[in-house]
Amino acid sequence: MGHRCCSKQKIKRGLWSPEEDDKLINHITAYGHGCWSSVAKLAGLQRCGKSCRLRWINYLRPDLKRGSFTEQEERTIIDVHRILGNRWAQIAKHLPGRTDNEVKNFWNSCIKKKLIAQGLDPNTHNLLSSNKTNILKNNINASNSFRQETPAFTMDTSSKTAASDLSTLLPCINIPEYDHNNTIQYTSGSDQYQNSVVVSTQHIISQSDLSALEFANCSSMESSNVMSSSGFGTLNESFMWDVGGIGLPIEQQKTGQEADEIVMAPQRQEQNINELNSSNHLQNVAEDTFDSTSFDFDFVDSALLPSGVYCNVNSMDQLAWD
DNA sequence: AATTTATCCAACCGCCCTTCC
DNA sequence: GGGAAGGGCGGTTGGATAAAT
Repeated sequence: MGHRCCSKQKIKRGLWSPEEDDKLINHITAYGHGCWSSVAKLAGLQRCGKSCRLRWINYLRPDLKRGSFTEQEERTIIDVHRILGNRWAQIAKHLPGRTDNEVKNFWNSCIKKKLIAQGLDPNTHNLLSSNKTNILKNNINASNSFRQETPAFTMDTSSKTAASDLSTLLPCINIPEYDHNNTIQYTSGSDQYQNSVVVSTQHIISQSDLSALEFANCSSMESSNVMSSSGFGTLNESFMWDVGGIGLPIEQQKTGQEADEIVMAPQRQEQNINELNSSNHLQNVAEDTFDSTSFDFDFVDSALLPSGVYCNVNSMDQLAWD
């Protein structure tokens, strides 16, 4: 069954030949596309309007970015997908030069598998049920022995690369030198990083000690604030990502505009950091005390992950980006 | 070298929405 | 107001290619 718009016409289907591409490019360059159904006729193509539109948008448009996706693009896709779900056109708007089709294909062929391998459900971005069970079990044990070390995410700084990245990053994000047994083990200055930077998942299982680590910006913590693996939201008591309301009734989910604002946050933060670097503010910032109201986890996560910093919830598979 | 299997991705399908008459 | 046509979008298919056997 063909398209309604062309079911009565004799049209060609399948792959486009270079000659057809030339015809379409020449026509649109000269006259614009206007009404797509007339483009085919005017350009001398035996194609339907939809096919021409698709070919132009997905392949022939001059502003298209070719080549493989960057790590930053991949992260953006995951972040926006967590908020918007399979709204590929909306997601593609955050990636200049990429099409919805390209994003969709990349998701299905690459990201999806990666998330599954990390024990995450690609649809909900939550832990797969088997992993969830294990973690719940582990956290029950953890709660029995109060303050038992159960890292929510462990920043592995054992490698030189990661350590050097952290050495530039951590002063910027202004993490305090907490030391309550279950705290961030970080001290400023070169060569003083511990092998791992640990934040306890006690906050996942209990909200009794939230004051110890006032994560994130919210003053009233309705859920334990454990940063998402790639940028946005928090992990609630049910191990569900609480960010855009995926899984909630549609009216509670983020709108495209709200998602835009969220997605731009780490970019703005990164820009701020660049400004800080260039204006020699780094040292001053490092010496400041921790201010939870200005602490932006979106940035932390988006900046840490490419440096080989892993999210680790006890027995949970490392949320690593290869 | 030949065949099978897996992967990627361009293109199609069909539904929904908007616009026009 | 209602039907037709066109555009937009997400899901799916199938051909081309690469990798494995």
